[in-house]
Amino acid sequence: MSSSRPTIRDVADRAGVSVATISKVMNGRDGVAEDTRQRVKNVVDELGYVSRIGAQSLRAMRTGVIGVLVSGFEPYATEVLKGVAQGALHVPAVEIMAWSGTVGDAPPPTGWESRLLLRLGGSLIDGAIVIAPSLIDDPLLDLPLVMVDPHQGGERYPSVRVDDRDGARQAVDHLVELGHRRIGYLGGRADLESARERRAGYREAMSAHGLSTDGLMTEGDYTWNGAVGPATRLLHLPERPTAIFASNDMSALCVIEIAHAMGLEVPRDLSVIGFDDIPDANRAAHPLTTVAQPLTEIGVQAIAMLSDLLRGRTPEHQHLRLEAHLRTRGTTAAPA
Amino acid sequence: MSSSRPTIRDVADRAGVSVATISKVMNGRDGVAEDTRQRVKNVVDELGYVSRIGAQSLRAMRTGVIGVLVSGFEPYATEVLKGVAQGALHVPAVEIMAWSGTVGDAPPPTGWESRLLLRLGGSLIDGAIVIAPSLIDDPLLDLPLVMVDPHQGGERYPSVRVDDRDGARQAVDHLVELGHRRIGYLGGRADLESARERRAGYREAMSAHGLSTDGLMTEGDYTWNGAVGPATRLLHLPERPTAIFASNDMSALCVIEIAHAMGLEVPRDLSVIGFDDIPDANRAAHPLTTVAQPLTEIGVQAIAMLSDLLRGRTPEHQHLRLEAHLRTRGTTAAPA
DNA sequence: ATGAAAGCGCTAACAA
DNA sequence: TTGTTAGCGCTTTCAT
Repeated sequence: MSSSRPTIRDVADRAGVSVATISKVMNGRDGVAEDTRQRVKNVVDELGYVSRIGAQSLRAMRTGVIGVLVSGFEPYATEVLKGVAQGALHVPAVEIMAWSGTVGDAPPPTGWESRLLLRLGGSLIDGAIVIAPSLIDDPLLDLPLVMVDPHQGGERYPSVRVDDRDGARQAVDHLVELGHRRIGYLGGRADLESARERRAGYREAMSAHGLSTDGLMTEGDYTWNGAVGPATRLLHLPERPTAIFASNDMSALCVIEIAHAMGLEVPRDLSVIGFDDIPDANRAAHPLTTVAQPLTEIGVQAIAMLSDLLRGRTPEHQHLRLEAHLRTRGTTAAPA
Repeated sequence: MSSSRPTIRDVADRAGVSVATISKVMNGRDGVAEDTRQRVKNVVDELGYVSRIGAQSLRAMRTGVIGVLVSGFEPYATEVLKGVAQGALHVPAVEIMAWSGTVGDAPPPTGWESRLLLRLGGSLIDGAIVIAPSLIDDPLLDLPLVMVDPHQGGERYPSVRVDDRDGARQAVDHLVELGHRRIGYLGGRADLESARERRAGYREAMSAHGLSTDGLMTEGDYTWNGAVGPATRLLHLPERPTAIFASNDMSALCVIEIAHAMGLEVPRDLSVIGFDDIPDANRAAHPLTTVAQPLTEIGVQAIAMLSDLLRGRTPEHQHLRLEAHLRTRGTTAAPA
């Protein structure tokens, strides 16, 4: 019993067959006698043999693993991930592996996904799903790739997203129906299509209602920390808005906290509406009114598309756009 | 310009040198003329060449990346991860890569880490840090490994943890000082040392104060969902405890929510104390009183130990134990 | 300073 | 049904 990890050679020697036969058994190919197969399986168990992904991919040019890249493990990405995992059950012979390039507080360097994908592709993964990517204008990767919530100009890869513009419109309409007229906007990561679309949706809807947006638009980056500045600014405006539409839930929760710290009560003194419907939105002291994305469904669709790509088919829709739905909960009300 | 990803061969051909030279340049070996090195570098940039991890590790038996395995991306693991990332800056030539075996709601199958580690080790990673592992009694892996918050009997690998027993004692002492006598306990994942130690700490401290724990001890699993049952049970006890010590913050936050749903006010009607000090603990409507772990420091220490292991040194401490500190915030008060 | 050659562990034609 | 063989892309002696 060698101390080092067994190779296919060790298994072959021990089973008294050639390495080719072991390979066949390991990969479920046929052309192996049943008793040989059994004997090999026993030896494999006995030795605890596990094939090395590296060696495998080097030859087979595929690994049966797909990667999911996220810039950080925040709730939005995590929810989509769940959908991917769920959808993966319907894709035979695929393991999924999730990772994030950076884990600290610092925002990941632009283009980190390309570097990671380059190293991983052709070595470890057959394809990938990238959530809220920052890949911009980089070498076109020849790895099958699906983007969730792509950045602007990200049309080069198939994508799944929600109808952000329409969602934003729903948010504004809701607020206006309640009687609000000064509605502030807290934007998201400017390089993402979603942030631009939500912003555009807000402006369109405001203008459709004949309302001004002057001085009411601020920019965040979808993170809690990035929302602190703009939220504070909005709430200290000489004429404070009676409602704020935050472009995602994380920002909305931040707005609420800052409002509280200022002694404002939500929704009595300020209405707040978010976007996404992450689990925390429904768990907060004041359940957040928000525009819900079908997060799980997005994940399911993404892996379905990738699965098509993987077997050389063209996905039915190159750019899939799902519906957003308003969830009226406890943080919006008529203005005082 | 070939459409497929360039190999070391392509670079060599284009630069008019041998593959061996390319390899030397890529790995910073010397024995290459300065102008040759420059020429090679240019071609590398031009072609966008990136070496394939798989092929590399096959030959070199090392990859320069270390893995961090977590059972899920919950806040505790995420915070430790940050420390690891931070500590990695001091370890030359090491990239870190984080992943979780499962991403859905279902708990990962026992022993998933072993399987993953087996595939990854010797292929993709040189070593790994496993946070709150479930590896139990499996084939001893010959991969350099450091455990954070090891499971019971996990002494076979170096580990980093906090002084859980002492932390639990601090929690109980604090509650007793406030005047509580009926103190409920909501336990954590029973296979982890930390959960057993915190439990033991609670019992010891209670008994040191001459207090009974009869019917006051319940078991959760460190997750929100796993805390719902025990929390509900504790709060519906005929003689309701006036305080609950939850073995981690996630469970504590769940207790608070359930208490609220029952119309109880915290800390007026019920004191709650947690363990860990995850970011959410300080962000909640009622900032959570908790026993803080130095989460970042744990990560930093873990990678330092792994780094020693990687270069064949024996870490100074095989089992490092850091201090826990009480953070008195807004969820504990004297009983009514 | 550079290159030729051997081989890491594995899979896939092809031959037997 | 099985084994032989030729690499996959890379690093590393060892010659030159």
